[in-house]
Amino acid sequence: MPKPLPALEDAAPICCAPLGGAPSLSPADAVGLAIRLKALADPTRLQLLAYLLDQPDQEGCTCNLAPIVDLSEPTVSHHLKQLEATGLLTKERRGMSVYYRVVPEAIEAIGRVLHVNCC
Amino acid sequence: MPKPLPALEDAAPICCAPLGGAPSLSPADAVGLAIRLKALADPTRLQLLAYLLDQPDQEGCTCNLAPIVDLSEPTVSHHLKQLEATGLLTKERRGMSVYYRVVPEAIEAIGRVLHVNCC
DNA sequence: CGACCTCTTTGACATTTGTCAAATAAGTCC
DNA sequence: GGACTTATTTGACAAATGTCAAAGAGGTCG
Repeated sequence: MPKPLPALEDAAPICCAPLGGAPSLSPADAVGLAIRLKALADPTRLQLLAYLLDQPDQEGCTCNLAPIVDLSEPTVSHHLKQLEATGLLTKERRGMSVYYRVVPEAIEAIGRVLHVNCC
Repeated sequence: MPKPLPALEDAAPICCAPLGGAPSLSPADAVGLAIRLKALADPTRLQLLAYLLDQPDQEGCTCNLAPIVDLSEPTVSHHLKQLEATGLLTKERRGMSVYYRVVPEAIEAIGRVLHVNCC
């Protein structure tokens, strides 16, 4: 029985402690980091993020994003929800459309944890 | 039907292209990056990596690692195999034991892709 | 050889995940 | 209000994942 990952709210906030280095990653921190990495670890979600990052205002609506990844709108909506749930995206309704916007700091924070030696 | 991720050998090597920035992440690159992130996106594997990174020689054997994460040896072996398959760990047999060693550059490379603004 | 130690493979199982079609919700505009 | 557009939820399904116990493989040493 695989131990399921809890919701992000139950996980410790990501901090600047890199993967290597004392104090070593606690089990709770490992879970929090795993949740965030898992949100990132899907080709569709990576493409969505990359597309949004390339937009001038780093945002886009669902109907705009679905064609990019060539999946149904419900599926894209599902991915976007995951990204929002982990704080990698924010959503905002404007008129009929819902605009998702990248939170670069959230991506950076994950990247920073992976910097074992440098920076 | 979820499209399964192919083996790492079929994926493009990780390069220095960050997630944001032209040329935008190709579908193939997204798959390659997702494979590597997925290898990282598990609390057990993160703890194993963190433990190994904290060792003086950044290595350890299976029998040493199993108690760390409080899982059966077959399960730990399974996780180690995944980490090795994605190049995050190397394995070496010495006598009766098998020693796994971290490849920090592989972790760094993933972290670098996530650096949207800095560095 | 044979007992022993360490590690991996196999087979099984429940859970999680990614996907879609259909139905529902939220909002606009005639 | 009613037709229309955009987005999400629900329900279903196949595939992937994490876990273990049991069996097998590789190596050491009496």
